Amino acid sequence: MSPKRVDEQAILDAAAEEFAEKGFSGARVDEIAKRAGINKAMLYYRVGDKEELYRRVVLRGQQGFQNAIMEAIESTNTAPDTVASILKGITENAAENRLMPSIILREIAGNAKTLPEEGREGLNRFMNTIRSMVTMGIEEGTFRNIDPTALQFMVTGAIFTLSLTSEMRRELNSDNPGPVTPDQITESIRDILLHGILKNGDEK
Amino acid sequence: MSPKRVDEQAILDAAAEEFAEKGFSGARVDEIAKRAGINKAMLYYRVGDKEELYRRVVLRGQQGFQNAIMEAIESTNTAPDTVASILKGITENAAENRLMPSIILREIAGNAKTLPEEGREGLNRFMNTIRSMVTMGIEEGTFRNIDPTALQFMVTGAIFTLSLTSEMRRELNSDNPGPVTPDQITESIRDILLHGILKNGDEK
DNA sequence: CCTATATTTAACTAAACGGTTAAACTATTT
DNA sequence: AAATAGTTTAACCGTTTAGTTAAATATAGG
Repeated sequence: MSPKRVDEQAILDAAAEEFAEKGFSGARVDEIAKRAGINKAMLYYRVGDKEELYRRVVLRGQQGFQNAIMEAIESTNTAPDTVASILKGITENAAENRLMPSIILREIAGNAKTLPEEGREGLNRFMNTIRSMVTMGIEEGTFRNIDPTALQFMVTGAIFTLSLTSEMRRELNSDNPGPVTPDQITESIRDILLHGILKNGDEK
Repeated sequence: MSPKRVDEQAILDAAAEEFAEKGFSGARVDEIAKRAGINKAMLYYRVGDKEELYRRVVLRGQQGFQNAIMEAIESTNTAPDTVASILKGITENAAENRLMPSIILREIAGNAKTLPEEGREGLNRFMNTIRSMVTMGIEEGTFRNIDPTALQFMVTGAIFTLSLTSEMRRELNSDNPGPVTPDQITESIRDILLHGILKNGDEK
């Protein structure tokens, strides 16, 4: 009873690109339609207005992000392994879905004012997961008594900014760009985090 | 030969707020004028168009940022002290000038496409400064052979995201918000970075 | 105190934008 | 092949936006 439907995922892909590149205000609904190869009115028919489009993009991206972390946690036993695994999971997810770091960073910059409520809840769950994982490591005696929140933001902040600037760093300083591939990013962060930067255990 | 001039710094302050809150595209020129207590046409007379306004805001903020780092470096001798000092300098600068982290994070999210050329150069100088500082620490034997770029983005990424989310974290999870004051942020990052998270030096 | 000059603004403009609608189209069902 | 129901679009609308302009206002020098 109907002709071939427009692929809804393709619409969200186009929207994600536009939102990632230009932010919510900068994104143009006409441009999203153009990227998706359809008419603007089609967007409203299939998905909804600009806000709904954004909501769907954020939620879809967050889902993938969360799945990656959950898998990373479940596949390991010890706390250090879990940290390394989460690191790898987030970095790879950020590389596959290059658009989400950009969207999340913009949300942070704008005090998450445009972040849908479900996204906020997901963020909270994510933070609690990390916290309990670190607390476990502290309790089992593998970790020092570090601040879990600080660790979490060091990890995500570093991964997102390193991933997003990898191209820029190659252009700006081609012979010394720092870590650019997902593996290089994972390894350089893991190295600093797990070993710490000082050569001799203590410094105080 | 003239009535009381409009304070140009006040215009840039207003512009910085608007750009930080809503990004370049989201910022409204009328709103900037309103915040500065003047008419929109005055902006064009005193500073220039929206792009020029943005350019001036970015350059001014970057200047303060850079000064803070230079002071931090010059006031210390050993590499670990310098790292701690830079950490403190950036965090305090981010707290005083709460708007710049937001603007910088948005630039990173958008591949620095709206970043003025001078800003790009400043960024490059900043990265080289950090790199040489870390290299010094490695050569003098205080640091392990870490990746300077990774360290830099761990530090800035963590500081910016922690600073920008401090309010949100208090609202979202008031009894466990993590580090919120500049001192708490500095200390929690310093603790993880300098000591590393593992209790026993090695883990491999 | 008047004139030249710098400053300020209300009102305007053209373009861009998000969103709507009514009509056209397509394919399945009967 | 006519009816039906889902799909697609061109054209349009009202609003918002960055940017301009011409006229008004305020200040300092002569």
